[in-house]
Amino acid sequence: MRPREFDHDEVLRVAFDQFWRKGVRGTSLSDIARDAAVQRGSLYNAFGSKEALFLEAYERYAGDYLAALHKALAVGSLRKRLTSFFDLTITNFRSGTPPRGCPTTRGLMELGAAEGEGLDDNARQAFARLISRITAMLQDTLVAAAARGEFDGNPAAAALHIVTVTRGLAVLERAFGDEPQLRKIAGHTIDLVLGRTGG
Amino acid sequence: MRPREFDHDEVLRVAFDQFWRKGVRGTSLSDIARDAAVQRGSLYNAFGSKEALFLEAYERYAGDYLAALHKALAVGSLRKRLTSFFDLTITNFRSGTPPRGCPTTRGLMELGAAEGEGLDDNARQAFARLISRITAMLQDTLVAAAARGEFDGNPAAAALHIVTVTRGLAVLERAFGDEPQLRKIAGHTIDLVLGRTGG
DNA sequence: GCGCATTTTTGACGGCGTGTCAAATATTTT
DNA sequence: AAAATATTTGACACGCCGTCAAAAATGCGC
Repeated sequence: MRPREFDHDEVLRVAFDQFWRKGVRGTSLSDIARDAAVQRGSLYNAFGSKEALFLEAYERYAGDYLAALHKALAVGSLRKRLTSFFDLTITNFRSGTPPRGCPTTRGLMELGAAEGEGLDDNARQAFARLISRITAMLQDTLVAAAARGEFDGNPAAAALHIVTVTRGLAVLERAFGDEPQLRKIAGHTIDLVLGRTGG
Repeated sequence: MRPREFDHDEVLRVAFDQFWRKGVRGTSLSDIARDAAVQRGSLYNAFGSKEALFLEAYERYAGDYLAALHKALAVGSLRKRLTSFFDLTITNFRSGTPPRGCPTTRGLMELGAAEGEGLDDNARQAFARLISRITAMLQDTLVAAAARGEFDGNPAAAALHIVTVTRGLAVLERAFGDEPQLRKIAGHTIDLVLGRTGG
């Protein structure tokens, strides 16, 4: 056997960086090959296709991101947890120069076809899976808060609402690029979910 | 002068139908040319570029959509108005077979680059403009409702919140394709905005 | 230590996309 | 009828995806 001449993980990092900055369709394998100092054909040999490469790179990102969210949701009052959650979310959207937006939301809308009827259904499932995991984490957080008497609404509905807002924030970020606005919306959402009086 | 051999509006309709179903990047001018029975070069001559063609087609859509929203927000109690608003929004996302999603949100995330730093900045501005108009309409509705004593929150913040949720719904639609879920989230949002007690 | 099997690398190809250009075509106006 | 003008048409250059066979480099069995 002949050994690989490049570092698998390094390529994944380079690839995801490009996908994040320029979108999946906007990034060519030639771009990645150039930046990673790898021949284009080698990428096909190692990963199979552009979509497969993206998927592997994305899963790495998703794991890291979930871990960070988990940490953010683990400490303090419910209000503090949700504030940390939104902070992390928005900071993630606004990271990079220029800001890169939310890779999940961008990928989801970019790869188009909805549930089932799509050629890139693997990617769609990966995006959906991350959103589901985030929703579940939020719900757990709310259930725990309810047990402590910090929350009295419907945890499932509230978690879904919050996650919907984060997806909306990702869209507004692309539309206006107005970070203070995003933070204002986040704050307002927390107030609504906690009930204007509670807190 | 030589007259055009094709119907300008007909091409716009065909083009937007394809853009909506397959995304901007996923639709080729060859596709549009075939469906519209027009030569590809004629499209370049008449519209200049793919982006310009999309823009013109999108503006037509945006106008129609705004008019429909305006109607939906014009009658009944505030709760009824918001319900009609979300109904129309979700129905729009779920129209077509298979459902086509939200063209604004899809386009916004697809054409990538955020505010300023983008090659397709005209398109981004068009998307942002529609979102701003929707927000303004919601705000007007809430201000009017407040004057009638049907609402007592911050109209600007609430309008922004609602519009954020609609963008989030567009994303979740792509992720899960679960229409009942979307309607549940919409209902929950209305409850939150109106205050769980108010009606 | 040496040859062989196996894997990776490399370069070329076909197909499709965008956008441009000049030549051909069809009207309107003079 | 002829000139002016705009549209249509087909060919071209360039970039990207994915495939393929040939070349190169290593590990393994002897």
